[in-house]
Amino acid sequence: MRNVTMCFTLLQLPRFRIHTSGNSWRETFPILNRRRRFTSSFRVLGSGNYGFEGGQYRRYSKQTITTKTDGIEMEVLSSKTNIKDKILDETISTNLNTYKSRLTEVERTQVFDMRHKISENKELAKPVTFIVFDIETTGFSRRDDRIIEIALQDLAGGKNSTFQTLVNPGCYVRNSHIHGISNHMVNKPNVPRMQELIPILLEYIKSRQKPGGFAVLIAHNARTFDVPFLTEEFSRCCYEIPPDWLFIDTLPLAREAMKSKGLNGALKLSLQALGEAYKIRLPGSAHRALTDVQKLSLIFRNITYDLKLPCSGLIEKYSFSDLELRNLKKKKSSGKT
DNA sequence: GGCCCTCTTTAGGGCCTT
Repeated sequence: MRNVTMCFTLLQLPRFRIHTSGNSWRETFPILNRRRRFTSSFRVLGSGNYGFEGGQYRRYSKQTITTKTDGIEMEVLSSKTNIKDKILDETISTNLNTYKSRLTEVERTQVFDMRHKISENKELAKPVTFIVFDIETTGFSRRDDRIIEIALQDLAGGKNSTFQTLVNPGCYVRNSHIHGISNHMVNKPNVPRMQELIPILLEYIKSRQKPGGFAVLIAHNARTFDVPFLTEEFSRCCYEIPPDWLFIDTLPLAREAMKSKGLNGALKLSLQALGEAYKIRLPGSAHRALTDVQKLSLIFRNITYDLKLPCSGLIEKYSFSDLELRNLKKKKSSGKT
């Protein structure tokens, strides 16, 4: 079987202010150690402990390897005691069964019900996990282009709060001048394809969620670009976006924030412009997924502070599901015909 | 492609994402 080497960059960051009960629950991320298909590597800033909540901790030893994807020597954690494949296979098959099957109407309805309940009871917003994400792609067309890099950051911070990997698009990368990701960096067998990455992604986000809680994925221009692109990739791989995922687009949030400052129309709303407006300077290349995620995380914190938005307000006013987007698109399409 | 703004709404230009 094909051996795939991946680089998951895990950074330890301060807890985010609007997340009131973050870090209260974490489970391990066993799928990353699945030996049969993936050899995963990690970069962790922090201690070498990572494990189950409830006392079932597994100690990892540090070792240094060179990743095959970027050639940068980095510290990694490797488990001395591997998790049994039996458990891993059960975890994986459960997720595949859950997300590959068509969502039931009950599951779809739960998304809307949950948001209404949050509007009535703000306490229900507490178990929500806010995750900023960004994708780099081969272009703007979700039909013709493909994802080549994805990064996520759980705003609750803590161990393993950041996830980043290159993605093999299976097609030529013609816009390397934008992000610096070249064809030879991603079009090779040791970089995972979306089909292989989606179960890992699902498991990672699940590992960050709290029991019964929603994951709220945040991106800049999410409504028009990131979410439709991600949905299209999921669909191509016969997956659906889980019903307990909601999305927030920071573009309208930024517009509101600028209005509140009396800068309506006076300021551009690109990630770069917002970074400059909030005086955010980070090392790393712009248009790389992880750099943009880290920048957006700080911008998002500033925007929510400016707008004085609590979790419940964010969810009520600004969140949407992929189903709502698709229904809106269908409605518009039918309106045109 | 979708959203916002305006020199608008029976429209069109600009911005945002790679």
